[in-house]
Amino acid sequence: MPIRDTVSWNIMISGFLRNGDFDTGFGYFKRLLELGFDWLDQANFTTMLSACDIQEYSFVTKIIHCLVVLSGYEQEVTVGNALITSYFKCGSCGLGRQVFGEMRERNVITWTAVISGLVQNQLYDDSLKLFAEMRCGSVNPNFLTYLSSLMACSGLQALREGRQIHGILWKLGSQLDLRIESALMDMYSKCGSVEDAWRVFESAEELDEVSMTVILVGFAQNKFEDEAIQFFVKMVKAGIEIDPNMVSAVLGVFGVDTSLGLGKQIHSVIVKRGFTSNPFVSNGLINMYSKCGDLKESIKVFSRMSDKNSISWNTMIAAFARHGNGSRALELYKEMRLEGIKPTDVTFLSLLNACSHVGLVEKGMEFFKSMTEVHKISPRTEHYACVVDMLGRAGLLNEAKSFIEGLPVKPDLLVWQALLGACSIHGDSEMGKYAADQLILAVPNSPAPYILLANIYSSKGRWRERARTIRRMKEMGVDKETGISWIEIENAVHSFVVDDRSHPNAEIIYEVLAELFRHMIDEGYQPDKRFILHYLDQNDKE
DNA sequence: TTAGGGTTAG
Repeated sequence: MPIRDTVSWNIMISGFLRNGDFDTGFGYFKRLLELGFDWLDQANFTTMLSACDIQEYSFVTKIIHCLVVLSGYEQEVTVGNALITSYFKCGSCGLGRQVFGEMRERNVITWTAVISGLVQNQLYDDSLKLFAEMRCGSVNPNFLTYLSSLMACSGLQALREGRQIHGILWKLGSQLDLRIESALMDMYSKCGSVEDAWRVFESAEELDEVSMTVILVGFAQNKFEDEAIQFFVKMVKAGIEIDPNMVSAVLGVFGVDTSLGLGKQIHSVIVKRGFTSNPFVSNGLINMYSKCGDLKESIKVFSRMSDKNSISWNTMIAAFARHGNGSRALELYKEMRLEGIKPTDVTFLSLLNACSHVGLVEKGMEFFKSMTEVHKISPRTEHYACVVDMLGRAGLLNEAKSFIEGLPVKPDLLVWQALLGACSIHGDSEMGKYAADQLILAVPNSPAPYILLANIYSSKGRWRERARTIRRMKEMGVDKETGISWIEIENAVHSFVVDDRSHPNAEIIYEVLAELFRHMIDEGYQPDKRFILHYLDQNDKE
């Protein structure tokens, strides 16, 4: 069949592109070009650009942009919009904005493409600024614009701006789209307000797998672990269609306080539904078992995975480190490199952490060096804090201090916390005071530095300095909240504070405690008496 | 041509 018109060409090209056969699609585009520019129309360009949705196609996008200019279509609004979208999808944000800046005609899609493109590239602040600019102009936002702006608020944890958008939507008065409701819930929970998220959830007329995942993650990431698990269990019992996203979200809440048994039950749900091959689910399982103390099971899940990604490796490295097997963690890193998996910034956090806990300072410093020099990953303050922690734990407090002094950025509280922590392990009150002072400057309202410093003084028997530190804390109006512990017995929660005798069975409880303590001593337990805060003789300290 | 959710450290 002789191919005579542009539309036929375009249908053919888009057919191949849609089926993922980029080579053939591009091949036909090339043949079309050979026929001359007269054969091209704007649809050919938008079709080609729609295939440029991955980072590797950035260069292709630029070439198509050149062809657009050559054929005189650069002021067509649909072509401009497609260019903007492709540039942002390829990560070329600057070029995307440049196209936007040069467009004479801009419709709602133009604005929304930039606003959402900025969000996709984590430039949330710029995205909200543009949204504000758009609201001053003549083009009205549509629901996708609001959706993207809400996502920007989530990224920035900007509760005030998020509420404003919620207000605008409320004033518009129309029934909210479920996608908008999900974005609202996500915004509220990322901003730490699960209550607001829950209110939106309850007012939603219908729910789907995404909105349920959002509220589940909202619970999970705001320390409502029990609620998250209960919500998940309720969904399973109610026969609601569970998807892998929900499963990986709920796995994320498992930790030391959650029961391994419940985790195993969720594992069986995963097997029943056939989600075992989903990498998010498997990574979540590795992490769940590791955090709940079952390293063997973590290893099993890890070794069964056919396509391990960098997160799988990072999680497994961290698992070995958590279980005190630093050398195995480092071996695993070697295997990861042999498999050709690129390490990420988190890989190095896990490695530094592993080195820190097994005292491999030199090895750790090597990792830190190779991270920046070989892998070109720029360190975050978390990495600096890990290095300080590593040096500090090894007793190299002076090295830790000079490391901090040599940092290219202002050290943040994580760094000072690491130094102070190390000082308290090694009982260095001089440097401890220095670190605590820095920490107090950084976070004036936190009782932690005062308490840690006071504890260092106590361990040295320097009672006067200890008292001065506590006085200073009180003068600054900082209060230490009394630490409460609690235990759940047969669905009743019993909470208690230090030296608490208010419980009706206090007598019996303390008798049992004394009995347990005698057992511990018999088993060879050596109490750590350094941090007893008051002046007592050795026997009383026990 | 703009499109809501999930896993990794401490």
